[in-house]
Amino acid sequence: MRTSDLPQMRSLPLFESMGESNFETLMQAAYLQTFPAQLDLITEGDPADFLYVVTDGCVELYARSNGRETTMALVRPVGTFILAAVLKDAVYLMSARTVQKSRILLIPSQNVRAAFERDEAFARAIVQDLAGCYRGVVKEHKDLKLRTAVERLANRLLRYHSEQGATGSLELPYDKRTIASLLGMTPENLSRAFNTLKPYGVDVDGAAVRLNDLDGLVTLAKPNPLIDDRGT
Amino acid sequence: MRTSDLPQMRSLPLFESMGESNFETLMQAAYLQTFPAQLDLITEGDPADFLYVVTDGCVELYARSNGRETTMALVRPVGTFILAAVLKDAVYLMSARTVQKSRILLIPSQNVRAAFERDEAFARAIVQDLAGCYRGVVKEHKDLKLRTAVERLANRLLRYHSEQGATGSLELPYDKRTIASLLGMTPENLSRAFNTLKPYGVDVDGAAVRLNDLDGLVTLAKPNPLIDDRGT
DNA sequence: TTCAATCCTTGATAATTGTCAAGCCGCCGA
DNA sequence: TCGGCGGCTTGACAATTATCAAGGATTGAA
Repeated sequence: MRTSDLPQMRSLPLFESMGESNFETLMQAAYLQTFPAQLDLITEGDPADFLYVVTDGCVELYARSNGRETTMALVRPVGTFILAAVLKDAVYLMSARTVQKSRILLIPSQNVRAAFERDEAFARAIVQDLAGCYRGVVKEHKDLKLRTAVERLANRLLRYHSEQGATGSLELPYDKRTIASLLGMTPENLSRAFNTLKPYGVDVDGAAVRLNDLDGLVTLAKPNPLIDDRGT
Repeated sequence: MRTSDLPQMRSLPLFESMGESNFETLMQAAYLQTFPAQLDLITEGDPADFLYVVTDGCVELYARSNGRETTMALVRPVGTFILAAVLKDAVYLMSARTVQKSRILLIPSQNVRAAFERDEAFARAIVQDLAGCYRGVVKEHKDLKLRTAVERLANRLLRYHSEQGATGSLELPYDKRTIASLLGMTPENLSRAFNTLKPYGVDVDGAAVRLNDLDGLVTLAKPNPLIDDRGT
């Protein structure tokens, strides 16, 4: 890892409050690499050798069983993944691949665990991150168990809309098939769900979506902060 | 909390390696209470005032949205719940009620956070617990997204079977409606799923289940350690 | 430009799951 | 003993979702 990259890493929430010498030790063991799009980074079932931090680009977490595959989450800067497996020294539960060209920091698991032992501020940051991840999955799980496909889509659109400044329109951040998989439905079903939302003012043109009847859409979606709000 | 209860609390994995004085401080702030069955302990959306540790009995975690309700998890001794909300000083994402008469340790959130700061061993134990919870939800989520209702039931039966000693028969640990909700289906659908499994040697009589064709059931269920194994 | 590939959409159809209503059965209290 | 209640099951039906097949649109490479 080049010394010119160090200040940028230092400013990440995970590292900003840890002791200088601990930070340096951790970074000496770490690799900062750029990967092309659609590259497989890890496979579920493998032992957790590294903690991953996405500093640029986007990574998809997915899982397989039987012949089926589903998208579990998408990680954007600055997000970590596979933290729990690293802390438990266990195997990965999810696979990961880059969506786009991405720059990723890899920190060997044992160094993460050592730094966790040694540096209290780092331990706090790790725990906050992990607790946030936990609450994220719980929300995803509630979303899937308590809502129909159309409701999940409606709420997801409202979320992207507010994340992008609530201007009345939004850009879908991923391929439609990825969004379908993330929402737990087939691409065909996503198309039909968009059609179902047309009477509620949802106009789709490629990745561009206009929301012409926010009140109507909200009435249908019944957004719930305990499912839809991130970061709480 | 009575001093006669202290040694038992001390032996819980969460507390056994923490410093003596930190443990005493924590316990002085805590309450050990017995609650009757079907009592609501917490409601989603409320601020996380306490960390809960189930020492006897059983607690159901559930969530509501719109008019719907679903069981998220069941916590048996010795399990904690609502740890992430406590660490983040956030609101609960799930409600909780006792299933049976239960003895529960309540520790005020701020004391948990203080002990986390002060006691490194406690911090480690907390993180292991939290990481375990995280991996548990990820597995539940994979279960729901990658399997049909019948497959989920088949795998759950295999899990209970092996947890109970793999004797060829098992006892359902909860009401069928609770199991249905946990598995993400209606009680009616659970009944039908049991019927679908009859040709695979699954005989049900109340809460008693016999598995007369383990190989056949396994072939249907295709159990996956990355979904079904607890504790890894 | 043209071809092939990919992504998305649509239609027809099937499978899965949920809803509603009714009935059975065991359990508990009067 | 007798109701009555709750939990579970079943049947009929409806809604939701998936599957399969085909076709349109876009993109990128030859």
